[in-house]
Amino acid sequence: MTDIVRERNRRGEGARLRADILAGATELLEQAGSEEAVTLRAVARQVGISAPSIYSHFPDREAIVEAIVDGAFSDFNAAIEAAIDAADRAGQDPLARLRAGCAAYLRFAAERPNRYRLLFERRKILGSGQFRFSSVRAQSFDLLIANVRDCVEARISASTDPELAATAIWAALHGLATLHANLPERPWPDTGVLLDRIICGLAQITGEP
Amino acid sequence: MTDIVRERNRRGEGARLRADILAGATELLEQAGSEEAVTLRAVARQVGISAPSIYSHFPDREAIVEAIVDGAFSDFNAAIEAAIDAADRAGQDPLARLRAGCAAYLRFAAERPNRYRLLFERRKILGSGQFRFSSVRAQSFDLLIANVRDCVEARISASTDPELAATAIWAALHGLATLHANLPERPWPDTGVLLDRIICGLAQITGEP
DNA sequence: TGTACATCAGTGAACGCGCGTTCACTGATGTAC
DNA sequence: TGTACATCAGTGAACGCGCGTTCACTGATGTAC
Repeated sequence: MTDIVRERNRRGEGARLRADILAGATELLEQAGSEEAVTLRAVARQVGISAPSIYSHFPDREAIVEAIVDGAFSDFNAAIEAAIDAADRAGQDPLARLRAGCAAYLRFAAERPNRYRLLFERRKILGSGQFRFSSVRAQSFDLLIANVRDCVEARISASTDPELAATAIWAALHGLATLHANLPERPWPDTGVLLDRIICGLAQITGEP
Repeated sequence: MTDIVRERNRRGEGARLRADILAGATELLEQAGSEEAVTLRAVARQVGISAPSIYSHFPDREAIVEAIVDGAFSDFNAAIEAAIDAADRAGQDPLARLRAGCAAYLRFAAERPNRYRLLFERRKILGSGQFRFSSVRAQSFDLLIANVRDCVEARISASTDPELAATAIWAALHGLATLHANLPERPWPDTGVLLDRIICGLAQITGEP
């Protein structure tokens, strides 16, 4: 066993265990590959505590998975925003910014496939509506629409419906990301070339070679 | 309980149970929504037999899921081929045939979301390579490439790389299908309009309005 | 036509497993006096 | 400074559950003579 030896937190620092549990659960998910692998007992083993200790910090198993998803969305949005901001600071045109954002999307999915999967493939539907597509979860999509709009305004894109174009691009990115992850043994065209085809084709880029 | 009363098969007809098990398992998957729901005991309850009876026809649980996937691929390929053939018999042009095939793809995914999911989202990788992307599993993709090629030859498409275009279209269809299924509460643009944007944009249709 | 028997299509009970969760507890740490 | 005590951060044992799988079996069905 790879049981971790863990020092007990000092008084007042009990909340640190919450972060440790979340980190362990996230690592477990990323390694094991599916949400089902995130069991209370497996998380406890990963963190080096007993299973019941988790109940001080999470009401049940579902809450841990929820917390992982929230963290994954934060990281995902941050990665895309960072890429777009970097392109912005480098003075690049709207098309280059759009491309940078889309490339960051695919990079996140390629580097953290299992966390990416969790973002849009959660099947469970809770009655309370917690799983509705909340604003934080739509954040990257809103950025995508804004970038397509910028391309339209700069007359780089001939699209008359940026939201439709953004939806089509999102679908293509998501499809590409999941197919890549699920069928890695297939020969795939170069991601950069494919991405250009997707952006130019779906956002109706006028100066297309 | 909704236990089904089942008559014992007559001698020599034992193989009928195999078909019943497969049908029950498929129905269970489609209703319950995930592969994990296909347990031996659940399948047995669905079919109205005892769990050990399954072992006469399938070596283990995994074999049942495999058989479901094989059946799903058959149905999937057949649905797409039928749509293309129908368009062909109606004397439609290559673009209309391509569109008919893509529409059939999305229709299959919308009507049997859980079986569709199983097609390309199987994560398990067996050492023996049984899960490699075999020819039967690539069949619909090959049809897609052929249809794009037809469009290029008919000078409807300006694509210089039909395989790349087909891959991009596949990704967009797959992304659209899974996002639709996983985020049904979101407002989605009309599928027909979106499909036109995807096909025209990615296959570089020249006569695009 | 009757009957003994082999075969076939299943069944019921049981196994060990890992799971989520509950419960009573322990022992170190800080604090009031 | 010493000490009794409350609090905090956990633990260990146990529960009931559904699971995949194994095993010895049963009883109806067809067949050989």
